[in-house]
Amino acid sequence: MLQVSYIRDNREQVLERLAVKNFKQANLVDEVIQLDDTRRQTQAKLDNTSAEANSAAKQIGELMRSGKKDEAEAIKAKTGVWKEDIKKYSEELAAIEEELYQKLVLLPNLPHSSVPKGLTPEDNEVVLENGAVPALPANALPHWELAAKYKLIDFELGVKITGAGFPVYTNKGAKLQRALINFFIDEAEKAGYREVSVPLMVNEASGFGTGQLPDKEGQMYFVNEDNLYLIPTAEVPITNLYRDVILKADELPVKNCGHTPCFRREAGSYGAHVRGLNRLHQFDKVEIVQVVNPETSYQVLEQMSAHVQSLLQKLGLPYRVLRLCGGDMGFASALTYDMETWSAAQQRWLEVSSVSNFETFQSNRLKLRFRNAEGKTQLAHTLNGSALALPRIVATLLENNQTDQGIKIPEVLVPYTKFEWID
RNA sequence: GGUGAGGUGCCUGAGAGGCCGAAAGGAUCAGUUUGCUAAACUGACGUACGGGAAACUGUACCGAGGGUUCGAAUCCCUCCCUCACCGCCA
Repeated sequence: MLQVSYIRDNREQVLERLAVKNFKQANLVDEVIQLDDTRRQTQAKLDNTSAEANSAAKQIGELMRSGKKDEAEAIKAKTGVWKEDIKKYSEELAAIEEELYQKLVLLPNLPHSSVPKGLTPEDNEVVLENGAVPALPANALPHWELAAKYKLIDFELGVKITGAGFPVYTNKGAKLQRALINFFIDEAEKAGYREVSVPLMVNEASGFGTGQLPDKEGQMYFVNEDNLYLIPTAEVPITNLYRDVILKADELPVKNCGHTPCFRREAGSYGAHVRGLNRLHQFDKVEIVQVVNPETSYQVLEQMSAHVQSLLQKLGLPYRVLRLCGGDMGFASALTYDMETWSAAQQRWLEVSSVSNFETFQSNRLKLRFRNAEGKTQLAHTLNGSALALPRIVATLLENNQTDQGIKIPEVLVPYTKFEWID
């Protein structure tokens, strides 16, 4: 959620930035400013009336105590008008604030100056490519066939016990999951992140804090009986640990990481592109989350991007880094890097990570602040990234590393898998 | 699921219609003292939204929302949450 004061002070820039995100309802900006004007006027009226009523009430108290009943009654007689006005103004104020809020939440975060203009994924900017694409034999198999051949994943069994998009990992497939999770967590800890293990369900306030609600309500599984949402990403619980918190300056940066399963309804996405592990309703992911001083957040974003890249390098996967264009980036993000690995058998790039700086967009909702050098409270910046999401990593690992002898496990993973080959 | 207790500031905790944005203690910060540390003493110390160049000042906030009253942390209603014990259970 953008800050009204910022919108007021930087109207032109806000409009210009929103255009980069292809935001259509630019009129909302002026409506917000207009409403905020009205809000201020109404609050002034309410405050002044309340002040009068308060001091009158105080007087009545004093007069009563000193026995001057008649004078007290005289003042009492006048309070009716104030009372009506206060009721009227506070109802007005509540209505204005509600309307202002409803418009404010429709405004997406402002993209950073480096965000390229554009509408579709084709407009994303390729920042860099790294790693050699393996030359696979003509009979190379896609991962879902490899998974069947080596009995790593049973998709049909998942359908039986739950439904499509809920695979059952078996044998070395299951062990590979565990190995990757531990590898990713260990690497994050080496990079200075504290490991947390968090609930997989969150309440409404948490869903709201990180911006999933109300925008993406339909993408989350909801437990009606208890009013809880299954998390679509560990970002939600981990970032919400700091909801309604005022940190000391020296507590920044806060660096947390955690593994969780992620649950996504992915309503409306079917077809060839979602085959196998490409798109699931439940998958495992290690997430890295930081809360930082605004002055350092873009530096930190680069560090997080470098961390994700180091994982891909260690796994020996060819990858590229995209700077998302205005049209393709998320509602809450100011700058997003996507990391994609090249799936040699499918002959396509698969998104395996997304690293974003949200600046104050989340912290404004979370009321996540820190005390700055002047001792004033200031909104912190939040960032997060996948490091990494498992399924597509597994897909490319299987596909890219297939040989006649079987599938070769990357060296860094062998201490975790305790086997070198899937055969 | 049953029964009971309770939600007050960073924490503990008092307050039971006006003198309460809220005692006291702890924590924290600054200063004095001190060879260092500790201790002691002094002072500061909630958040948000308005107004003001600033000093300062108005309003709101004692789980949330309503109500009673000239006046509510305090009384009434509804809801939410937490804790304890019992039952069930990994």
